[in-house]
Amino acid sequence: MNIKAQKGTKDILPSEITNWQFIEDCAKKVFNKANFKEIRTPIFEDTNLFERGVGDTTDIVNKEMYTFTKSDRSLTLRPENTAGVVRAYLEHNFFRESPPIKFWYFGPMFRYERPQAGRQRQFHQIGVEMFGVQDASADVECIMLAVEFLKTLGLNDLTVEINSLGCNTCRKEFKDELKKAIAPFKDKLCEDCQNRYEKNPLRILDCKNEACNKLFEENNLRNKVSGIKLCPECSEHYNKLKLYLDALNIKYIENPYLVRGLDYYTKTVFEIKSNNLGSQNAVCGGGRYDGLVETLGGEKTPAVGWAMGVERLNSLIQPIEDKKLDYYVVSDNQLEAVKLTKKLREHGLSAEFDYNSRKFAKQLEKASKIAKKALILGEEEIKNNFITVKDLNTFEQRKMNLQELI
RNA sequence: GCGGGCAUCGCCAAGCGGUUAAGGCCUCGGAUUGUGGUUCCGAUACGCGUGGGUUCGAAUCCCACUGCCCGCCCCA
Repeated sequence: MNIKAQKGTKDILPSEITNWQFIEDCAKKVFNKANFKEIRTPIFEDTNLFERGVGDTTDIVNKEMYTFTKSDRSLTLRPENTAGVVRAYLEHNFFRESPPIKFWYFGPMFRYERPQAGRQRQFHQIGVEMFGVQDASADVECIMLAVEFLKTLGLNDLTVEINSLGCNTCRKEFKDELKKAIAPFKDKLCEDCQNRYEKNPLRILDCKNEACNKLFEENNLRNKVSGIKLCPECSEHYNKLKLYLDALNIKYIENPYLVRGLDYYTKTVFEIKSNNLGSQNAVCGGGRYDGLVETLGGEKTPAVGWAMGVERLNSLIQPIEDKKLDYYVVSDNQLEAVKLTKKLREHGLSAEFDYNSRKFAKQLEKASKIAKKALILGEEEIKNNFITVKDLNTFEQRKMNLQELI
């Protein structure tokens, strides 16, 4: 048998689990302070949820989903979690509660893509979703929370990029304008862009194809359509966001070409990028999605959220060393060693003993690697009812009784 | 889906056609029969991703396959 972990999947080993726990602990701490509640939704959902929620023009839905059929149901391993959280929000009538409703989550996501640095087929996201607030204060709350979380993780060298995609009305106008501007050289664009032209012209601006970008330049596209012309309401929303960010001293770059690949975004979109990752440099991406709840069958509900890639976060933080045990019991009397170990653990101390009752030199060698202190329990100690405590850093040794120890 | 790179012990790694495939780390045992940071000794690949081929002879050359990594696309 030679079965290996599947392409794009990874075992998270004991040696790296401390980092993961650290990230999760920070998330818990930061999000609780802001009154976000943790939610855990299923790992697979009805395929329709993602087709409608994420959008059938997106790459995620078109070519990256793990979809299978069971009992005539089409099911899909979640490629992201916003749609799932919205589904749960509706299914459990959270809209009946007084807004805002604020969730956070942490869990594995699945996308069938070619793995590379910072990208796996099974990866983990931490995210937040916030429902019921129309004001830009919610956008700010989310961005602020992301920045605070990253700071708690010890990550500072990051750039926040923002943009506004407008609402459906101003976006429609922009799309038309964009299509008109592109029409003359449309046929020369890459295949992807030709498809985007009809389905989702906004994404053309985001094209990484050199030939396309050259065409944009030749035709002066970026001057002709400098960005979405926001309607007064969207414009005010965006300005308010910037005002808040300035007031909070959160530095950001306005990137008019930040479009994002999921269909549900409206108004605010943002990304947080690092210079210390490979080419997959976004650690956080999110925005407002005022239309999604309605798309999935609820009342029109304003909402904002973001997600972070945990593997990418992890690659930015220093490896954290395993904590050492409080005690390692060194003894040639296994019975006494187990009994002592049990007592220590009952008192909340971490401890282990030598299962093979090897010679003291070996036991101490092991002890010095995995524990802070060794408890020596030899013939003499047992006879006279004391324990020799040895500090494995300083080599200091002294006699103690059990009561002093625990 | 399209490019590029790499595959030798648990880990790092030498080897570039010719006897028994260096070395380091880790692990285990011993010197030290009840005391670990140093030192010394010993053990651990009949095997060089898999399958073919070339050759008197291949880890070393050729072909195919597989796996991993990196990049494009897209995204976290």
